[in-house]
Amino acid sequence: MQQTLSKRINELLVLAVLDHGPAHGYQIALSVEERTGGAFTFQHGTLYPILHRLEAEGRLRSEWHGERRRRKTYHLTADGRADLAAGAAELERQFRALFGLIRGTHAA
Amino acid sequence: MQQTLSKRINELLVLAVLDHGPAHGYQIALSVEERTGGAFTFQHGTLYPILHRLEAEGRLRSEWHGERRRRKTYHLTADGRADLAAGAAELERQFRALFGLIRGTHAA
DNA sequence: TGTGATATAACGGTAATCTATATATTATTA
DNA sequence: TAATAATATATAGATTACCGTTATATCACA
Repeated sequence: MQQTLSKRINELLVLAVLDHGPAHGYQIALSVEERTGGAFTFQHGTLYPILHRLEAEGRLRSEWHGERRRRKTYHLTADGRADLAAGAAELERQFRALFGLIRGTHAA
Repeated sequence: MQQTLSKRINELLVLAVLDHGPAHGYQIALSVEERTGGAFTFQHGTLYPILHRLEAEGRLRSEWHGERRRRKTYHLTADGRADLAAGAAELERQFRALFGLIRGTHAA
């Protein structure tokens, strides 16, 4: 089964935010919305499973912080950083292809 | 339920191909692959339901051709053409936002 | 004290794609 | 000529991913 583009984009949004520095889940959701001018948002029912999956696959690591108020801070691993670079390049290739098709010469 | 980006992109691929001229399903799949340099492909189990949905929603129309060898040729409606233009603009906005985030100033 | 914001987690429903299968014609090649 | 591959459409069934919701808990503010 090949993964969908949406799934890949959601992963890259998370990885890209964490490339700016460690953050916990709630912060990541806010950052994605702020830094994309609202073009992308995460429902928390969407974000947390993604974080868990990325950590299970070794692209993120996390530590718990706070004695009473629990916060799990995520940061990129070397694998995560490499995956972000590869994913961004691949995605850019796809976008050029897509917009090339859309903007291509029209029949009459 | 908000639709995923993948679904929207798949729709736009179909609409964009048909903006170059009418085509039947099998041709659309080949065109998408050729015109995107292989960056996008359609499984036929994915494509045909999309064509049926777009036609049911009035963004495409079709006619049957051929007596023995059956071919259903699709063409854009005015709605489909307008949707393609709107979708392309919205998608471009999202991509600029995504790449802005990825390429933004890094911590450290 | 209660409401809203902060914070994480997981269940269940829905929707979309993929895999596979079915059917049929046409072209190629062994 | 027989088999195979390409052309062509359609759909059922399995998988998967997202979203809505609920649960739990802390903190700030009125």
